[in-house]
Amino acid sequence: MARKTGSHAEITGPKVRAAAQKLFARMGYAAVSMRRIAEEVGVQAGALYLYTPDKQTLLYDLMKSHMEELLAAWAAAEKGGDPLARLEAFVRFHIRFHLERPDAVFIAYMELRNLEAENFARIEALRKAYEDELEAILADGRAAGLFDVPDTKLATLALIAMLTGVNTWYREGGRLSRERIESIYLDMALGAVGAEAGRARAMAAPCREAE
Amino acid sequence: MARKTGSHAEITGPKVRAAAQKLFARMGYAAVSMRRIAEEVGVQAGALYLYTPDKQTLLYDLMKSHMEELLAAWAAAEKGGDPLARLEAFVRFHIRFHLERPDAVFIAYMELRNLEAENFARIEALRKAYEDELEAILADGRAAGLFDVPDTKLATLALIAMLTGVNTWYREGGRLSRERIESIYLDMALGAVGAEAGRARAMAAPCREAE
DNA sequence: GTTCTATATGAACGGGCGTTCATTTCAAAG
DNA sequence: CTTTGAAATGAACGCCCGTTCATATAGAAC
Repeated sequence: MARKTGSHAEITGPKVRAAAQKLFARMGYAAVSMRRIAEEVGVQAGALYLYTPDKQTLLYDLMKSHMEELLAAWAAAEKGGDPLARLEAFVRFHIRFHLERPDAVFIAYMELRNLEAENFARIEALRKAYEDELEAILADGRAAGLFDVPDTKLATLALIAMLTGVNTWYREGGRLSRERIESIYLDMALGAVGAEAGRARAMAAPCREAE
Repeated sequence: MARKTGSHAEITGPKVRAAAQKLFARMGYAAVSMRRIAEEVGVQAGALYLYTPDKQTLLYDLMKSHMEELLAAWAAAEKGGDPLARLEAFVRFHIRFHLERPDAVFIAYMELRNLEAENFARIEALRKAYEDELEAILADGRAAGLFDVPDTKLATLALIAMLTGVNTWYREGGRLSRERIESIYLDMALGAVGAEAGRARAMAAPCREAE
């Protein structure tokens, strides 16, 4: 019926999703009408219902895909190593992944309250799973005496908030390269969890004066 | 005509603002109708226009008041002292101030895109002014050799994102007291900017093994 | 007791909303 | 060719939107 890469095909599922993602990110779910999405696709409003059962599902699918991609990408990227190396990998991965899909990230953070209850619960579970990945690294690092974190849950949330914050100000072609941004945030993240050995600082003197 | 603490008075300006703030925070500006706000106040929709020229102004006033209160409160709270003491004051102030007004904070972060262009610019200017307060502390601290921040602007945005993140998970009566949360975040903030002397860690050994 | 005025009502305005559906279109299969 | 059936239209559904305005209400001032 729908959903197949059909014969007539050109305007198919992916197009509707792409249009919805772009518009939801720019104007917000509640402020975007199905007619506006249809216009973006180049179609009349009724035709959208060949590709999605309703507007809510459109939002939910975007958020679900994003979170699943995030988890899959991290699972694929994760390298072994000590907690410090894993933390570095996580920080760089998180920033890179999020900077590559600003629209999806924006929607995932801003439109949670427009999800119906069950959909909200499902997305939250995925988010929790991602947070758990970082928390495990921090817990391992603390157990190994590498990190100084009084509360791994708090540190997890603090780090993720800090890292995701990059998306609010980063603009393509800005003053700093992504690589440079990653490195600066990595240093801050390491400092925040007390992983001082990991910081590449030219700090000889402060050692004795500390305390 | 309106706006005066009139005789009949009970349902006046502040009530409309309070109702709008509560509803905007819970459901989002675009998803809240004037009729819903009126219902919250206990009045018919038309009566709202005695207290606000339109819905947009209602949103703008809420955000403007919030940002002005924030700046005023910080100006009143700021104590002199070295950059380290000022950073501690800022961190504690920020968390405390934001945890005390979750609805206003939520609106200030989520509804920016629903502001008309000029209103958006005015709010952004206020936000910038607040960020500048923190950046000045970081710049002074770096100049004094107390902080290790390669880029004060980035560090400012990273810290504010981290601190404001508390609002996304804090719930009244949770596992940790506000004071404890403040202290943990303070330690992370100090670590992030390389203000190691400020951390109350029992760390003697790592000094030599660093690098 | 009359006037005044701030406060509120409730109907109405034009318009947009999400969604449905009978109908049309048209490339491919027979 | 004819038939098929997925793809798309466009009109229609009932409903809610922000805002306006003529009208009503009722306490304060005189």
